[in-house]
Amino acid sequence: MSRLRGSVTIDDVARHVGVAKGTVSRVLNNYTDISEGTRKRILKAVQDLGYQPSATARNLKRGRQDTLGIVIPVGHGSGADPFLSEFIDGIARALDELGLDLLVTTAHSRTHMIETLQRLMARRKVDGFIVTRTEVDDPRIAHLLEQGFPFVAHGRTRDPSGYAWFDIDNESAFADGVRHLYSLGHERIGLIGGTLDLNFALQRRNGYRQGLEALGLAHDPELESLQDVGEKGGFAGAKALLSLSEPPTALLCVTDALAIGAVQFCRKFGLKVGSDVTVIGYDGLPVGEYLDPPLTTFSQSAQDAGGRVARMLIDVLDGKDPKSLQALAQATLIRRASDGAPSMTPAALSEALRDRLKQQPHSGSKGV
Amino acid sequence: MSRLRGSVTIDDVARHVGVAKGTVSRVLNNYTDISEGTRKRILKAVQDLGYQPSATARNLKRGRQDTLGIVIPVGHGSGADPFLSEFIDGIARALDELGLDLLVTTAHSRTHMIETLQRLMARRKVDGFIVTRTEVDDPRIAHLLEQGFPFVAHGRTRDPSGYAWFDIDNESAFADGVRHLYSLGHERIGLIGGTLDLNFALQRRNGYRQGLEALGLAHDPELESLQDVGEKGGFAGAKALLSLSEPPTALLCVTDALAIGAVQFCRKFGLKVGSDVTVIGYDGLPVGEYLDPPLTTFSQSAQDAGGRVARMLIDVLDGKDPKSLQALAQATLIRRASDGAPSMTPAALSEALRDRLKQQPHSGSKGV
DNA sequence: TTGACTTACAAAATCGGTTTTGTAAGACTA
DNA sequence: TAGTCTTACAAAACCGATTTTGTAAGTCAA
Repeated sequence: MSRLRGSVTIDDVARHVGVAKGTVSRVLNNYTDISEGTRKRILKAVQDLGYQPSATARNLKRGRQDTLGIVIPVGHGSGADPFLSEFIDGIARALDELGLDLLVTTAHSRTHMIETLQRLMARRKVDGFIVTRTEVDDPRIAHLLEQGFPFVAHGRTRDPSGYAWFDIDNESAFADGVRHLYSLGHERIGLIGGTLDLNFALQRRNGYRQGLEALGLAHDPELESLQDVGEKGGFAGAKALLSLSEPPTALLCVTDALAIGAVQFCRKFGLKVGSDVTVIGYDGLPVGEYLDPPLTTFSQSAQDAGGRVARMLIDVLDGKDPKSLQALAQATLIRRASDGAPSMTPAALSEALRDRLKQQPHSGSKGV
Repeated sequence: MSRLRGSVTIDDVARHVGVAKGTVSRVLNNYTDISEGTRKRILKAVQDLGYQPSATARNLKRGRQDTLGIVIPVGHGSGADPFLSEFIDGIARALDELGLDLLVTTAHSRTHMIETLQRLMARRKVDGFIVTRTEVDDPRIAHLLEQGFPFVAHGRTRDPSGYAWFDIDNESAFADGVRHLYSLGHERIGLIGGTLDLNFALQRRNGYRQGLEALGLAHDPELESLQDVGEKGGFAGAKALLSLSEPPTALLCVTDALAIGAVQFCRKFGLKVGSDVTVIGYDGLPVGEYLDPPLTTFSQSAQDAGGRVARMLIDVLDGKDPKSLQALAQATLIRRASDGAPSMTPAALSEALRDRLKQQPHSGSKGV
């Protein structure tokens, strides 16, 4: 009553050669106490019969799954993050070389996410987790730490001392962003940020403030608009900031999605991005290159990040101290065409927009 | 020497209650030959000890993994398809309800893909596969069919009779597309297609031809440009078609990525998309809404498709005849702003573009 | 009252590997 | 030449569940 596709077992091989199954196992696991003769005969039989050990049986005995898990947060209906597909690709490539696999699940609420984590841990389907989109106080990390279950975080939390992580130096990136804008001639620089429960959003905002301070620019709380980190949030953020009586001439956005929404707002009201208003994003999404104008953005290679994180997790599973596995990478600014010297003063910008808002909004592209 | 996190086993529960472990198992699997008293005592112990059965041990005995696999083709460095992240989200949501999980791997060549498939099958890590991006002659499907391994395809092949699949009616969609363009006033309609090894590319091209024929429009082979289905291909395709002496006034693209590249070409040479040139894509990518102009496209919900396919695979695993599980869905045209009545004749278009090509190409947006 | 059924579990077999323990035969040492 | 070591493998235990088989006690019909 063997499983469909008469999967050949280690017993079949042993019988075929006329040895004990333990011997076959020892050959396959490179033990040394096997004579060259039987080693060859067994290897041949393995070839001939097309035997491959069952991962399940092996795992049961070894207590390891050779499988890593990732639980992806998906906002209510907002669909998956485009960043993640490349991130997963990076993980999968790294794991493929080692014969490990990746279990992917999604979770649509904090509770659901913890439940999923617990189920996967308790049923022992994975050996460790990759945690993405860390929050400042991340319940997943608290839980995993408490359970002593191996994991690596992509991104940090308020206290990043006790676990393995890989992150981008968000503060530096945004401080650099401010400096870059200032060097282009911008003095009123706005931030379209994310809600501050997300760690990267908090850090990028801090970097923005640090950048201003380093340049001796006043920090005007009015110039920060925190939104949901999607296109809609970008539109709303641009609207809020540009409608100020003294609007910013540049918008620094904590994600590309926000920047895309901000660009759309500008376009809709006839403001030229790259001169009337400068918009800078963050993520280096490939699609940014095809926007009008092509989006200037901070880039981190999602694929590299995935590979790095996967390898770190493997190190953790091999027994390395997680605390010794913490790495910070620098993001680099990819200049395309959505940034430039300001074409107007804030006052002029404000007036221009006021006129536009009164009229019919522009329906779309004005083309040439 | 129990595994870390002293995972509690069925033996612990049995000992705690003072019954045989078989009895515990029977309670957990809802057998009826258990007295109400012991049932309650066992359930309580399970609660108290926080017992969860090990998936590995269960799977070994049952010969099932409660895990589905998906092998994603990733072009050389081209990164992952944005469509896929939503597709996976859809699968994961469907599986979550049933306590199944999804194993995701990537493969960067045909050979690698078959190897991965084989490894996962032979080591029995998954119960079935979801195959995406089907080719006209798909080696994966041939292999799975030959092995008798359960799977469902998202998309069809040349001969789709022998397996379960879910697909979009590509022919109808593209015939409709042609009709729509004709009704807007276009008479020279170009196709930016994909290489014909991809089944959807072949079908959409066929639909395009059928649409022309139904309207009594001549089919001009010059108006078909087949490209790699990414943004670069779209740019190249638009260049090839619009440079014809009698160029098309509308470009029907088999993917949104192609359309994005085509729009970029138009913008670069000052052609207004939606009037000078109409561009229609296919995929309904969310980002299309934020392009300039917002992209008119055919939409299929990737998330729904993922859910459908996952449920079909579960049916196959439950023993349903795969041949009875074949479903064709209709794509719907989402009109945004990249289509419209032609503003010029092909001759005028050709002349306009010739002028532009001679000059400096436009650097980016012309704004308002 | 006795044989035949049920009921409610215990005990053992099983899934397919890995790992530990045991052991015959030959090699080596004293 | 007897005792000790290796060598090369067989045999059995084990991982943690599920499933089959076996059985004591109670029920029921004849």
